Amino acid sequence: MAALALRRDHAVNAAPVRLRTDPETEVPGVELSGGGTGPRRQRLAPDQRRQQIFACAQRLFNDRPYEDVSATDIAAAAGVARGLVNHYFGNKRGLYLEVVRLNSTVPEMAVAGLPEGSLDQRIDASVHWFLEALERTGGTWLALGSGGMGRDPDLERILVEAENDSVERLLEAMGLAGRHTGQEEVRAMMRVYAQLARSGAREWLLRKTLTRAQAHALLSSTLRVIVKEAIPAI
Amino acid sequence: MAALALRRDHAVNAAPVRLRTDPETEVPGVELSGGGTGPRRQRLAPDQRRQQIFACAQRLFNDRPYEDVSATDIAAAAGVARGLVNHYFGNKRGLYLEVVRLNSTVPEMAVAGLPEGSLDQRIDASVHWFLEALERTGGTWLALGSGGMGRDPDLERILVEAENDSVERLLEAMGLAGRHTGQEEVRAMMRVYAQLARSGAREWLLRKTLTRAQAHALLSSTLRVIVKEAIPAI
DNA sequence: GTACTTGTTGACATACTGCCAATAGTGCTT
DNA sequence: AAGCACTATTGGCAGTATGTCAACAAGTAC
Repeated sequence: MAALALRRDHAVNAAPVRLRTDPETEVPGVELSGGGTGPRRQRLAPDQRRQQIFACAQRLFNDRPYEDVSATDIAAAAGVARGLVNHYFGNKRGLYLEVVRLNSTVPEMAVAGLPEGSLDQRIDASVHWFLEALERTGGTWLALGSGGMGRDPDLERILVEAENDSVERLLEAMGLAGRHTGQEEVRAMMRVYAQLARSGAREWLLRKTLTRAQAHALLSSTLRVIVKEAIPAI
Repeated sequence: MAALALRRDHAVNAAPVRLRTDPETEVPGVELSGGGTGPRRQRLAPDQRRQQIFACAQRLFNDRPYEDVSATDIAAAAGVARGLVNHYFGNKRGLYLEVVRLNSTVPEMAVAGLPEGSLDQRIDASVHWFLEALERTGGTWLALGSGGMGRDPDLERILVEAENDSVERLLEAMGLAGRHTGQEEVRAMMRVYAQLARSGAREWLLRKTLTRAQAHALLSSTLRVIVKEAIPAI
């Protein structure tokens, strides 16, 4: 298996048909040769090409489970050779993890605007804006937590990181950011609450078993009891 | 692209050595030929063989993510030809789903014993027994909720079914089983709580960021506020 | 126009899955 | 005990997906 002579007969392959399965998702700034008479190979700046492939992969991974999306599918969707996907993202898994990382960022949750008011008011406002942000961005973020078993360290780390980020913002909104006693426990409880919030939002937006008002009441009352009872008990 | 001839030289492969990677997990009742001089093929009753393969698959799927466990690995762990795995479970996915289904059953949570006492007492006892059952069975059940995106209908259905089951027991324990108004909403809220309970238990048992007492306080206080405030508001 | 840089391609080697005919344990019959 | 039927079990094949890499060519500088 050492240095075996690679037989290479490029020109003999059956299909120079160049059917060029057209790119379905193009990057904003890129003009993909309009008439069909353009150059066979469109040579883009690495950033643009990478972003284009990423966009296609994101769409495909949102529709179908990981293993049902082949690298060939992604390449075809981007109108590009399969090898290019590996060139930019190493392997299929790397591309997938990058998509998940982007999708797992908490939708803004503009905390900056609510430092005033009583605790109950801040809780209410936080829940309100959380639901608001979710309603705008649609359910792509919510679809995350439903995977199976089989601990995947990389994937888990990404999700935990995103969760910690949202917890940090939530602490800030609750005015608990400056605490020092039992920091770790407080954050743990907030992570737990984050799961409830995600699940509650899912019942409302995805499964539609709760009205928005009911979801709001559920999320705010539980957050209230956690902040007022469970956390002080630490 | 039709039937391109993949050059294949199977019979020339190096090892008919019959190294017989020994079965690592055996079924209780099965005596696997002790000396090494036993028959090359151990012929078992279908149920036993099936259970043995299942046990190996369960162990492997608990350690590594789905795609990192090949059917060859499972077969090797069971000391069996790879084809036999497909023979018993159809395909790798079927085996995986069966493992998930078993692992996702809620650990007993013996509800039968606590119909007496006030609501607060029942809540406290339920949480207590939930944590108790989890502590005994170890973290295999907890590892479930951490998967990625990519909605898999079958997998999701299994998890939802298990969740509904646990919700039903929880409703029974809370004395809410007989309700008729807003059944769907009550169940939805209980599903949301189930996510919180799972997450809280994970912080305690897996990540060890909460003490058992803290987890207990968190789970019971949130359950209390849901049953007493959010549900009556429906 | 020519040379150079590097984005892009296609093929190869490998791995894994589902499938199936052939093989060989195991119990039953004679 | 020998033969036989049943079927659990095996090994190999076909198809497909993946990662890698040398060659190709689009665009630019000269």
